Amino acid sequence: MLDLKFFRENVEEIRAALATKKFEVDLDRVVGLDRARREMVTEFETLRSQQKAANQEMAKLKKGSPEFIAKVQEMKSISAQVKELEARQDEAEAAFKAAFLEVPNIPHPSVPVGHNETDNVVHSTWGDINTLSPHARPHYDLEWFGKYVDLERGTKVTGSGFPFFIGPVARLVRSLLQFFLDENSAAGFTEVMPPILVNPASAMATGQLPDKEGQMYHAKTDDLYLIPTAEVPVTNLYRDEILDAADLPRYACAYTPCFRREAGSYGKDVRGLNRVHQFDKVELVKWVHPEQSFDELEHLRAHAETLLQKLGLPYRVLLICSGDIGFPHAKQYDLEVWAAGQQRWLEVSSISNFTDFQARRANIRFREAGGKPQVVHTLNGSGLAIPRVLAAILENCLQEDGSVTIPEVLRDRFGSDTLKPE
RNA sequence: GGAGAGAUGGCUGAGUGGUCGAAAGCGCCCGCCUGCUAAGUGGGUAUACGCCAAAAGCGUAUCGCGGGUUCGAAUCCCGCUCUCUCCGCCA
Repeated sequence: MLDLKFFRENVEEIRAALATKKFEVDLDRVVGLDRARREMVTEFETLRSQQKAANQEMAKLKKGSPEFIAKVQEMKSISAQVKELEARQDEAEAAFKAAFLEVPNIPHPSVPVGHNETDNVVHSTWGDINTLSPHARPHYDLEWFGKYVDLERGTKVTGSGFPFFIGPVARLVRSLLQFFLDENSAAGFTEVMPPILVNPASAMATGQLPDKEGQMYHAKTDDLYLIPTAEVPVTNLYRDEILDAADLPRYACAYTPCFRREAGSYGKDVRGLNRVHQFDKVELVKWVHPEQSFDELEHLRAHAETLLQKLGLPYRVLLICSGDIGFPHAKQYDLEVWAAGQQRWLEVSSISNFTDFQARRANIRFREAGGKPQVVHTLNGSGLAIPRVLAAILENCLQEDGSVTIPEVLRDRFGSDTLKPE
């Protein structure tokens, strides 16, 4: 949600900025609804003010006196009008709010203009994709893959896209989780274990509702949603709170399973570990002072990169263009790891600055000494998503005999330097 | 899941139909006073929205949430949520 005053005073600038984003929005309609809403508010408040003044007079009158009874009669019609105006005001407020929530965040000037994902800019690359294992094959083609990543039985037990990780691969998943959490903690992110079901208010605050309802699993009996990312519960940690300026910036990291319905996915995108409905991810969240957020974004990106660097996995950094950037994002980088077997890049992290857009929706503020509350800026990034990192390791580090060399930083946790099929 | 108690401002806590955005205390801020500190003393101290070019100012809303009764609701009625105590169940 944009700042309302800023919106009113800069409609044309916002229109120009949003023209490069992929979301359709009728700004004139929003402007009209805002005007209508304000008219209703003024009308209601004027009458309500009269009613209150009359009530004060009545408090001084003797109950049951002729003047009192006359006043009661007089106020009955005012009272009815107040009720009606209040209802119409609520309606106008709701109509405006619904429309205003559909206005996306405006991209930062440094975001390249583009139409779709083909216009994303390669910001940088790390590692050499040509010096990887000459034996690389797609992970889902390995003879032992189905034994340790059992998608068939997962389908039986739950449905497609719900893998069982078994034996050495389960251990490798756990090693990655611990590695990521340890690295993030060392970098100053406070470890958090959040609920993985959230209520509608939380899903609304981070922007999953109302737009992306179909992407989440919904537990209807209790009206709770399985989280698509730890971003949702963790960002909501401070929802409706006013933090002390001295508490900023705050950094958190959280491991959770993530659940995504991924309606409409198909083809090679969903083979093996490329896209599943339940996956493990460590998420990084920052709450920062508005003046710091774009610097914080660079730091967050640089930190997430170190995770791939320490694993020795080549990757590239994409600066997402205006036509591909998400609804609440002001600026976004994606980290894509190279999967040598499939000869393609796999997104393992999306790192974003939401500026005040998400925080306003979530009502997360801070106060500088003696000052008025201000809206914080929020950022988040994966650090990192497990299955695709796992896929990259299985492919890039594959040896001729079908074993996989474990990245050095994982060996202590994994308990071996090689993953050998049994 | 059952029974009972409760939910008021940053905190504690008064307030059972009108003059209550809300006593008092604590905390905090600004003065005064006092060698310093402490004590004392005077004042101030919520958020959002609307009117206004803006500030000042004025207005409206907010006493867990949502409805209702009433000329008028923190206060009465109904529903819900949450917290606490007891019982049951349970990793």
